This record gives sequence, C-alpha cells and structure tokens, in this order.
Amino acid sequence: MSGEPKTGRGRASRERIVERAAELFAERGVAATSLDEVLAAARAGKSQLYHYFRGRDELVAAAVGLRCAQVLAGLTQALGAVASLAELEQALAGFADEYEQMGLPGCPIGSLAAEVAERNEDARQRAAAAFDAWEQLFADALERMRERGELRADAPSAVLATALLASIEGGMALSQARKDAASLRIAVESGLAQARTYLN
Amino acid sequence: MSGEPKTGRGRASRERIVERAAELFAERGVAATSLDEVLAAARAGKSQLYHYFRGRDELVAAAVGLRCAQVLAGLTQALGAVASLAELEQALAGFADEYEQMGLPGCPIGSLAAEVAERNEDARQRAAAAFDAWEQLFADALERMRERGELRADAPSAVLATALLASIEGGMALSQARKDAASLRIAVESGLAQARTYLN
DNA sequence: CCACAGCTGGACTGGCTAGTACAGTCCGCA
DNA sequence: TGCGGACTGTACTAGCCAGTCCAGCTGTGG
Repeated sequence: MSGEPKTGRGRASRERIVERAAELFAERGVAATSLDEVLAAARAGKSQLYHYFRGRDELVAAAVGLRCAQVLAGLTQALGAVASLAELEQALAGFADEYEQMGLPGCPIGSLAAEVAERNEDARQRAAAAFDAWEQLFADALERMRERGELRADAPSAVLATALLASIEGGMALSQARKDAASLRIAVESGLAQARTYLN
Repeated sequence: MSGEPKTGRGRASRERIVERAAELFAERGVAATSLDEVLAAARAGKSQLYHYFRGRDELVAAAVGLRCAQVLAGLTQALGAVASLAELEQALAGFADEYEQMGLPGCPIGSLAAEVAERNEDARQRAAAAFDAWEQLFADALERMRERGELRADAPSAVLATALLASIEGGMALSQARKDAASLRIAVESGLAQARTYLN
C-alpha cells in the first residue's frame, strides 16, 4: 500500500521510476505508455512499482507532479525576475523559440492536464496547481511593473495574468495542431498587447 | 481495404459506426475507447468495421472529421451572421454558458486535436482544418464589423481572429483543469478587449 | 429464381496489459 | 554471525485489445 521508501536505496528506486514515467508520459502520452515500458526504462521490476505505488493511477499522479515541478522550475527561472514589459517580452519570445525548436509539441503541462483531467482527480489537481503557480509568476511580474510605475495603478494584474496564460496555452494548442509556430506567436503578442493597454 | 459503401444499407452501417465512434471518442477520449465498445454501441460486428476502414486509425480520422463538422455546424450557426461587437459578445457569452453547463469538458475540437496530433496525421489535419474554419468565422465576423464601420479600417481581422481563438482555446484548457469557468470567461473577455482596441 | 457482389455475425488468434504471488537478496544492527 | 524488515526479480494470471477469417445472409439485375 503505497509505502514511502525508508532507505536511500528505496528512495533512489522510487525516484528512478517516477522520473522515467514523467519522461515517457510527457513524450508519448499517459494512455499510450505502459507500466512495463516505464519499468524497463527505469530498470525496475513490477514488485518495486507496487511496493511504492498502489497502482497505475498513483504513479501517474506522482509523475504529473514531478513534471509540473520541473516545468515550473524552468518558468520560475525565466520569469521570476521579470520587472519590465521589455523583459516580459523577451522571456516570452525565448519561450516561443524554445517551444518551436522542440518541434511544436503540446504544452508540457497542458497536454498532461487535458489527458488526465477527467480520469485521475489527484493528477488533475497537481496540473491545476501548476497552472495556478504559472499564472502567479505572471501576476507577480505584472505587479512588479506596476510598482515600478511602468503600469498604471489600476492594472488588474491577476486578470491580465489569467488572460496571458490562456493566450499562451491556446496558442500552443493551435500551433501543435497546425504544426506552425505562427499561432503561438500571435497569441503571445495579443496577450502582451492586452498588458500594454495599462502602460503608463 | 477501406471500401466506400456501395449500397444504402452499407452506407447506413458505416455512418452508424462513425457516429458512435465520434460520440465515444469525444466523451471518453480516443485512447480510452476500444473498437469493441464502438461496435457494441453501433450494433455492428468487426467485419463491418474492417469492411469500411483499413484499421483503427482510419476510423479515428473519420470520427474526428465528423465531430469537427458537427461542431463547426454549431459554430457557424452561432457566428455566421454576427456583424457587430455586441452580437459577437453575445455569441461568445452563450458559448461560455453552454460550455459551463456541459460540466467544463475540454474543447470539443481541441481535446481531440491534442490527443491525435502526434499519432494520426490524417486526423490531425482534419482538426487543424476545423481550427482554420473556426478562425475564419471570427475573421469574417470582424470583417463585417469593419465594413459596417464599427471597426477601424486598419483592424487586422485575421490576426485578431487567431488571438481570439487562442484565448478561447486556452481558456477552455484552464477551465477544464481547474474545474472553474472563470478562466474561460476572463480569456474570452480579453480576446474581445483586443478587438475593441480597433473600435471606431 | 438464380447468380453474385455487397454486406454481416461472430468465433478466433496472438500479443499486450495491469496487477499478484512468492521466493528470494540486501543490509543495518545486535 | 544471524535476525528481520526493506527491497527486488520474475513467473504467472486473467482479461482486453486490434485485427483475421470464413461461413452465411441480403437484395438486386438478369
């Protein structure tokens, strides 16, 4: 029953499994990845998996959580210090470039979220929390711009952050389906334009 | 090998299969629906399926195509005659209400697109074409507004349409993950605000 | 009323899946 | 050295899956 590892060796095994699962789920999709594939990649056996997880769903939730944490670490790196519109523009342009270079996959969080939302409540909550955190990064950045006087005092940073995130998320969805980065770039620009509305 | 039906009876069988497949794929996801489930729902046997389709992938592509056509029919109904910002606002508010009432599923096109994009080129193209058509509905509506003098002559209707669609798509993704319609409403409002920028 | 192409029912195959069972190995500790 | 709990390798089960196969039904043109 889903025991936490109690030795360094056990912890290493558990982590190896979750890491590989997160990679494979992100790469091929959750439904399209079997436990056997995960275990082969992690060089582990069934007994390890069921020693640490109650079943597939619990592994999926853990892997989604790990993936979200990894993505958020990158986003925090890129957005955590943004305090001007120019910096935000630059960060988002970098994001779009990276995304295009990876061959226009889905959103690393959004794809998992969509696949998991109706089927695994725990995993859904982790993805939703990741969206919240991402949105908060935008809100904080906008707040900093406001404090520095770049944005007007009445700029609704929380709302703008939601709108910006939705634009980016939708832009990635369109770009993935169309295999063309143009949609994402337009969406990002539109989100930024919305913020510029409140420029001082 | 994927023969088109040559009698009314055959055509009815093929259609029954595709219709049920489209329903089940939309409801439970493509990967989570087996051919046996589709065939049971359509009251058909394996031999019928393989009489009309080369295999699963071809059925998936056909079902995605049908679903997209159905959704587009509804969208055309709602957006085809929009010629003012007020009408656009009303149509989108209606769309958000409907979406919320359905219990915040994913986007009827976007979910299929995301699931299918990396795995079934034919189906991906059909979803992408549906996005194109949806976007064109927005572009046409904005164009009508411009012709009527509501929008300035320099309003870039194609770009605004892409941005609006991305906002909506992303809003639905966020709302699905969060199980809260607020994100979608904010995203829609943001897309509209972008258009209002070009109001005369 | 027959021929025959189009269509249909459903049993069957082989491979893969999640999950179980169990016989171990490893290692800190006394 | 040997006890005991943590951990591991692997064979196994039962069920499901896509896809195959073929015998038989249907209904239309001659």
